[in-house]
Amino acid sequence: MAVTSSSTRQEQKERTRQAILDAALQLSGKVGFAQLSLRQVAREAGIVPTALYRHFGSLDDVGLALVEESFETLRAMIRDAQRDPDTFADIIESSAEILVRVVKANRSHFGFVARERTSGSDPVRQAIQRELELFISELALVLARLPHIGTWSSEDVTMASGLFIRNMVYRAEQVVQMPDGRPDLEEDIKRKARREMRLIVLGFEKWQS
Amino acid sequence: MAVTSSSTRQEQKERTRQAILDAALQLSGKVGFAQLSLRQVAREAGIVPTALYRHFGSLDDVGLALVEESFETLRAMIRDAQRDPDTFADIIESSAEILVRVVKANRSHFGFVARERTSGSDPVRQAIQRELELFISELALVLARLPHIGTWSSEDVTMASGLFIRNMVYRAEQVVQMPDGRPDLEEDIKRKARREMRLIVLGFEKWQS
DNA sequence: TGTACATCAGTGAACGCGCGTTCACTGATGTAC
DNA sequence: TGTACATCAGTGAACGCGCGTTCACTGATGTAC
Repeated sequence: MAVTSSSTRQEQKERTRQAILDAALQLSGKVGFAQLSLRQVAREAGIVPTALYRHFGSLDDVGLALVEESFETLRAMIRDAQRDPDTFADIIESSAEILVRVVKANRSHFGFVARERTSGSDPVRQAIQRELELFISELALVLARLPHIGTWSSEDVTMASGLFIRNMVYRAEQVVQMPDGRPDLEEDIKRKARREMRLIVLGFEKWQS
Repeated sequence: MAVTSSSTRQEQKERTRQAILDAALQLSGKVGFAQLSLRQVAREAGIVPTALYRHFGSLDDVGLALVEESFETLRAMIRDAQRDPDTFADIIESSAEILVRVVKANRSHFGFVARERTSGSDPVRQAIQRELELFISELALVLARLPHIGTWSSEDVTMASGLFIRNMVYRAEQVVQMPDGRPDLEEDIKRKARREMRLIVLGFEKWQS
């Protein structure tokens, strides 16, 4: 056995599984998930290549697990953002803050989603696109509860949600690529994100009046 | 010699170079450029692996050449779109048409840019991001000539241009992924693109009034 | 026009390497009594 | 509590394969005279 700490078999297995996910996530930050090899991931996780098969049927399955893990993070963010969003202005002010904070704290997950969204292996890419659509629908539900927006058609609300989220994904990509210790860049991204959201909101207000 | 048609050496060399680019572009549509091997590309191009070195120093150089080729296509599109855009409404109407038409006619180039933008090898990704920024600036120049927008700050115009182009890139991704012979999907994408552009324009109109 | 030589795009053998996957195994953890 | 057996996460050797790159080569095209 590689590790012989005092723990149940189940606990140890779960720990190895997580080590594989962490290793794949970290390595894919440098080179893109689709270019990883099973042996690289195993090496980084501290196990022998064949042991990976005890946890995942293939590297693609590791990728799919990472998609789930990443969207858990995103969903936590949306829950955070909707804590008390009574007006668009509130949403904008808090969203920009939350976006930068959460993305910074979960760079790898956001980077993974942004990168593999267009380029991952087929199953991984499809899983991400499905999750993103779902995510847009969820935000649309939150938006629909706002006073001003309550009478819109659901297609309109979904369009609004989509514009917000796609712009968010774009700015998140920038935060992910941001070098450390550059609060000026961070402020710049926040400012731009706020301006863009404000402009989109202006469009909303005129949309059906 | 692989090919012995009646032509000068220079012509034949150029033809092989283009065959390599075409092969790489076509193959990368299925699997992502970063996952291609030099041998695959050479095989598809109808030459022996080593012959590729007569034209490119590495596969990355092939990728960079494809970036240039692709942005040539995009620039042709913008020239087309700006033929006589006197108002925002004109832009929107013609843009949606041009977008779908040009993207359909150049699927591989758009797919390449969309895919490799976030995921290509480092030099390829950076080249694409640089070209996209340039492209946004170019569109900003076109927009700045419109009557209504003439007095905006250049940062505002660039924001407008960025929102348009990023939304365009997103919808272009969808056109690229569209299965053949589905005019209904095509109409739907056009309609959504038009709605989104219209909404952004509404924001513009209110932005500084 | 004809000849002798230079150029150079494309060839094909060879190399060492990391890959995914198979298989029989080991030995600590878990369970039945 | 102690013993005997079952389970199964992780091991390590082995396989055939496609990879990027090197190298000396071939022979058609190009050029000098």
